[in-house]
Amino acid sequence: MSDREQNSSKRTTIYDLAKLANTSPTAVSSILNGTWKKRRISKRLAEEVTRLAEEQGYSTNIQASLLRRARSNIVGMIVPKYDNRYFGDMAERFEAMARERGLFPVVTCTQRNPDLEMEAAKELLSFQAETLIATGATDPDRITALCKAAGVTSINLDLPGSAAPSIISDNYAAARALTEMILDRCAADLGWTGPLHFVGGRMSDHNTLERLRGFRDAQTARGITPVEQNVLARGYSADQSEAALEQLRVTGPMGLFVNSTISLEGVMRWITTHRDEAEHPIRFGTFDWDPFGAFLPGNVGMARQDVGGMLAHLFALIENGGEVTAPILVPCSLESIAAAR
Amino acid sequence: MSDREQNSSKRTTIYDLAKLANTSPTAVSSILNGTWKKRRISKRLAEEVTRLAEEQGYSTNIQASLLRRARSNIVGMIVPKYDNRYFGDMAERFEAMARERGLFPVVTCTQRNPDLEMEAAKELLSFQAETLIATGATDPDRITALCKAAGVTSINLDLPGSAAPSIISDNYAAARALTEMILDRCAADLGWTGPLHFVGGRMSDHNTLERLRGFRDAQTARGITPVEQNVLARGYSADQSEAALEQLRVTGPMGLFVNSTISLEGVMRWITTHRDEAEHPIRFGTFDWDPFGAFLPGNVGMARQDVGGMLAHLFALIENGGEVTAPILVPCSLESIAAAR
DNA sequence: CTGAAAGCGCTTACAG
DNA sequence: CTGAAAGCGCTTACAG
Repeated sequence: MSDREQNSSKRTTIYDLAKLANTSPTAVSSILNGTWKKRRISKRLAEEVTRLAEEQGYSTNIQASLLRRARSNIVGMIVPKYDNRYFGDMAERFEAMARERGLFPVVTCTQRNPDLEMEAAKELLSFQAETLIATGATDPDRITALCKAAGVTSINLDLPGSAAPSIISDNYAAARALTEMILDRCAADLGWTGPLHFVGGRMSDHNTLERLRGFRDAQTARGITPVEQNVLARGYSADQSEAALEQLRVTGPMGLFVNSTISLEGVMRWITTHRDEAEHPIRFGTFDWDPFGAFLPGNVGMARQDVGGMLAHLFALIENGGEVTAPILVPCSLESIAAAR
Repeated sequence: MSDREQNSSKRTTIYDLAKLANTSPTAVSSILNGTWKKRRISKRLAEEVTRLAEEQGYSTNIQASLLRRARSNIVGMIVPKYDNRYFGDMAERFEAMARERGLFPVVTCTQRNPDLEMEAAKELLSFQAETLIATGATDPDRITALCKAAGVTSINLDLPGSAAPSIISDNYAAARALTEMILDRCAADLGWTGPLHFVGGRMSDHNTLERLRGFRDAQTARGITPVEQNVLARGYSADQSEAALEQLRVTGPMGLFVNSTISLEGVMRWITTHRDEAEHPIRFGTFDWDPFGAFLPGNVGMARQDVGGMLAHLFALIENGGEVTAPILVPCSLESIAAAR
């Protein structure tokens, strides 16, 4: 019994296949990667080798192949989470779109942990990624510096990052439109005119600052004076948002801008346990989309980032080698949720 | 200006580093991978090389390294989607747990597309994965066969698959408990006693069949005769579930077992557009958990799969080389949702 | 046309 | 102890 039948420590190589088919490794290689037609290899031999490869469970050792080739076609992506509709959708479509373009996607998830982010970035460079996409990273510029030192293109997705080209949602415009929608529904449903509250996100975060700017401007434009103490941007987690809301003592109607579906969980817990719709009605709008958002009582609308549009820009950027000057702004769409019947 | 300053086509190697530090590639290699202590290399040299590596943006070419080493430590995983709370959570925690164990996770997403599944499996074998995990695959046995031919261990996660060891949720027990919970709440809230409806999933699917068995047995045990026409398992998509429900003409109270949060979207759309709570009240329970599930009117409980527990079994299996006879059953938990106040 | 041989960037057994 | 050299499994320029 041969070694490889006995234990799996050794996989089949082109040399094994060449021996079995009584031909050269060169011929096997060219048959297996499709370049054999310009080599005048007989169709019979090509079929025989292909059959043998299948029978022996052969698969190209990609390490050896990549080591030899000039380009890897690997494009790496760092996302903070998969378990989140926005980033999950992003990662999923990124993989599909990369494959469509003959690129090789390698995605890894870093849980918003700065150390893990750097480790993952180094890992992807080790994998010979030709481009590295960072989205939702805590410190994009550090990743960019690492890539620059290695001579690798890096691109920021939905992150402003000063050092690398970036593609970001038009947070300001969408936040402004969402704020208007909340104000409209507060007026229509509750006969109440603000000022609104804002919950979720971080003041150190570019996206949060842009959304706050839209939140304030929309109110100011309607003659409402935004109240600074109404802004509760103490983190993205559901618990932090819930805790921040619990400290409020708002009686009567309330209008709320929820900055992320992560915070929305905390908001819903707070509403369910602390608010009574009859006495203290609330209307809110959410930045970011969730399929169940439309069925949550009180939710009047969701700003949805254009993941497909952002990725289209991303791959256009990759194709031209990451050359760009100003950040690319991608508009969001706004989904309005009808009042309950 | 040197080549690598001018363009990035060539990355720094240990040979470049050796030249710069005036030492041998062997020494650089041992310094960089930590085996230098048994080589009596001076601390001064070690620090100098480390500094140079950083300065030059060096990163180990993992392809070359893996090609030379005996083991890859790569463990591949195929998931159908990232944009789903269950699979997203699974993928995220799989990566974290693999890293904790010094393994190298490579996850890829195949959109429930059988061809993509096979392609991805081959890709992971090419990457020299030592173990391949399939979850939510449409054809696990084909993947197992591929792995077996290549001498690679494969494991099915939440899939029964006859050819490889599998770890599956105890769908029967959880479905039975969930059904009881729905019956209880129909009785308490609506004074109504069934029989219940079932929506979502596929009859060709092992998990769906097990859940249906629990669904039927729970009713039978209470003296309710399950109605076969009440079972609407025509696929997982939200649209299919919504369409199936639209064909129903149920008046009065209704109790519903929702098989997956994916179907739940369709259920919610149908309830919102076609049911009036006052005239046609509905109570439902959901198999699989979503953070917003608790806030959906009418949802009385969710069966939540124990992702952490399944993964713990998975890594135990990996460590003992995938040796196991019977499928490992992992219990689910049941989250009850209080009635709205 | 076709296959032997060089070489990708590492690691490690081994000669000195 | 220490570094030159072999070799991992491929691809491809090149000699015959």
